[in-house]
Amino acid sequence: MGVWIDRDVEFGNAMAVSKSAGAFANEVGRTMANLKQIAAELSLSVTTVSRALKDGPEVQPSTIARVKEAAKRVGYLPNHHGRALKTGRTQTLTAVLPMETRDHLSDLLKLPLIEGMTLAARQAGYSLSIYSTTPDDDPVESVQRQLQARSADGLVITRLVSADPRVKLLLDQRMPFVAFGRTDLDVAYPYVDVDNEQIAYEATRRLMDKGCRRIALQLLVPEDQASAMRLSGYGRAMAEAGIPIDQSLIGHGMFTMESSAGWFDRLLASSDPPTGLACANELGLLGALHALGKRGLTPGRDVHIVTRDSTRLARFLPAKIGVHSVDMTGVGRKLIEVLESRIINPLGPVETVLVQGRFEPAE
Amino acid sequence: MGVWIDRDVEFGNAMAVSKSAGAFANEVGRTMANLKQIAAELSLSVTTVSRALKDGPEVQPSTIARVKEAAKRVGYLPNHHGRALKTGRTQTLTAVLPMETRDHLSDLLKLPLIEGMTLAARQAGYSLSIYSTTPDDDPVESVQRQLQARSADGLVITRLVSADPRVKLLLDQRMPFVAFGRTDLDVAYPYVDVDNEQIAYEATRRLMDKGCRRIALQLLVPEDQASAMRLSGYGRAMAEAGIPIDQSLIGHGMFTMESSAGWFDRLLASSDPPTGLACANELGLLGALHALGKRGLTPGRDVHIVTRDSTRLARFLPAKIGVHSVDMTGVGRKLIEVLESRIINPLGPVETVLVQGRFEPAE
DNA sequence: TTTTGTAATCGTAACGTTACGATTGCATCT
DNA sequence: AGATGCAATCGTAACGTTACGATTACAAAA
Repeated sequence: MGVWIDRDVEFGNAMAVSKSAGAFANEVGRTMANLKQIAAELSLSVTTVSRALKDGPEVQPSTIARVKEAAKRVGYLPNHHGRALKTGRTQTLTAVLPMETRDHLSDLLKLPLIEGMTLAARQAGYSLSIYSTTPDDDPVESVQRQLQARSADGLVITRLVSADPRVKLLLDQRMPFVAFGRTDLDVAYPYVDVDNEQIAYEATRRLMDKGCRRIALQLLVPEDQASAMRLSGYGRAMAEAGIPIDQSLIGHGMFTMESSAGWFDRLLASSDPPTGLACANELGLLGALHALGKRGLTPGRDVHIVTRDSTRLARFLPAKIGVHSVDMTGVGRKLIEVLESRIINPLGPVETVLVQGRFEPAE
Repeated sequence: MGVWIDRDVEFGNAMAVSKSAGAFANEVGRTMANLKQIAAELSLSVTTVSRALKDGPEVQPSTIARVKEAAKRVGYLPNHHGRALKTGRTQTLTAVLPMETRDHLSDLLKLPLIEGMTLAARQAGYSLSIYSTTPDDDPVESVQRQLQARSADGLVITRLVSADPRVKLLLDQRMPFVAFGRTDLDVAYPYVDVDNEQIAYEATRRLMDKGCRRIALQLLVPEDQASAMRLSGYGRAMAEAGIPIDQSLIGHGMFTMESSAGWFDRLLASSDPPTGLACANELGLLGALHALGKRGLTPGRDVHIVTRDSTRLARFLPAKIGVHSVDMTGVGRKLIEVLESRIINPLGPVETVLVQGRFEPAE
């Protein structure tokens, strides 16, 4: 079928491209227009064409117009790899995301994040690569691999822990990055985070407004920075109300529905059960509802519940639940924005963003 | 518990001080080892080093060993772009995923898919790039852009429609791809799909076993191939039971909780309300539960419900609901496997996979 | 001895892009 | 006239890799 035409004649190094046995790698790739073709067509040099396409001030406006017209006509798109090889820039951002192989549903909560990131990245002319890690993967090693592969212009890291070594590593290696979450290192680094302290504080206050004094709190892993912040906000609200903290009401490891259900069931069975519950997220809520249902208890009457609900799941359950939400798509967008400005100006001021939760009015 | 600093920030953006260290763009990139360095160090040619690293039969075994040792010692990692430029292969796969900006929760259902894909891709030595599209984007144009950018060795396309033009386009352009879903074109192409016909058939049968004759069916968009299959399975079960199909019981556009709730509420208000419901997915279920709750009706008593529950969400609700699930992580893995074999052997037999749903035993 | 064969290695030329210094042509100033 | 300045364009050399043909060295066959 295809007849291969030598496009190199003008440059003297003629070569015959033989097509053997119908099988060839990628027709698209082979027939893609490139700078050389456009240059030949317009009797210009490759250099001038290259410059014209990026509106170089050295090129005559009329030439720029001609070049752009030709580029459009032949469907020219810059070759990513040629450019990356030359410039060292890849126009790719990588998000290192831990996947919970324990429970897929908990991963679900971060899809809006991915959505926000991909869309913002696309808009900024980057493509977004997802590097998902399993609980078996060492987070530091994952970052190191990204560093070595240097296939991204910037990195998004998530799930920060106390004194997170990745932050130092990335700063040392001068790799542009942005963190979703904060750590307690004494260095400046760009991050976007949710104000979990404030959210937990307000959630606890809302439960108190309902008359609750024995308030249970669900947390994820204890090392998790977000969990630490939640605990801190909870503690602040309790201290203000003069209620001593009962450690038995604080549950760790609430990343599955099962763990949440089991934990809350045990609490309900105790001699002095909680009357209020602040959930870690929608998953924790479902587990708690399960435990309540098993005992014939009604949320909003027997136990007051407040939960994060960025997915609008809780709002749709036929149960009376207090909800607050965080615009996770917005967080994703913001992450990319910050990362982008970091790439453009690596020595500029370190940008940090703290996103507030939105509580529904207390009926 | 760690000490979390940085309590000073307000809402929105906050700028902190810049840590101005004086250095250059990307230290990592500059100091990366390459073939030339290794060659120089061992007094070999770049060619031999290149071949040695891929166990070329032309290279002496002892040389291979020396080269590999040196490569390891200096931390050599092949430069992606150099290789891609030369070979035309990128070691990147791209998944074109439509994002539902209408309702994030519905996107959530496809995270296990992403998880499966990323992990399988990593294992196979590819990185996975997510190209997410909004409802505004033209699916065909999105694929075309991917084709032109030729930055991926293979494509995953989803959400197939009748006579999907993307399949022909990709076949014509000889771009390796795999579809999640099927279309009714008379050509062979690789796909992985869920057997929605069978699932809907069995779901309907289960509702009949509960004594239901007026069975409502939720569908997504009518053009959607998955929806068409569901309708077909539903129709088969109804025909077998000799029950005429009442079009008013079939709901389209059930991709949000709101639409599901509104639709089911209207059905319940009708003169001859349904006694059974087959949900489109977990979202549709939540909407339906909402409608039931509003009317004080109980699922499993007043109305029997069967739903897809790959996320295990439905199983955890305190309500009696029949569930079936599909291993979406497995589907994701399978997609990548098929795509990979397609890339390796573009002219080999076209692989197709049909994944069955798993029903929970009918109590 | 010369020839032939073979295993191991090398050199060069691409892939498409951009950076940089060189080179035109032409108008303007001594 | 000759020199100078400037705008516009060009040529070459990379970036790191791989494909391909060429070139060794050396042993075995003639």
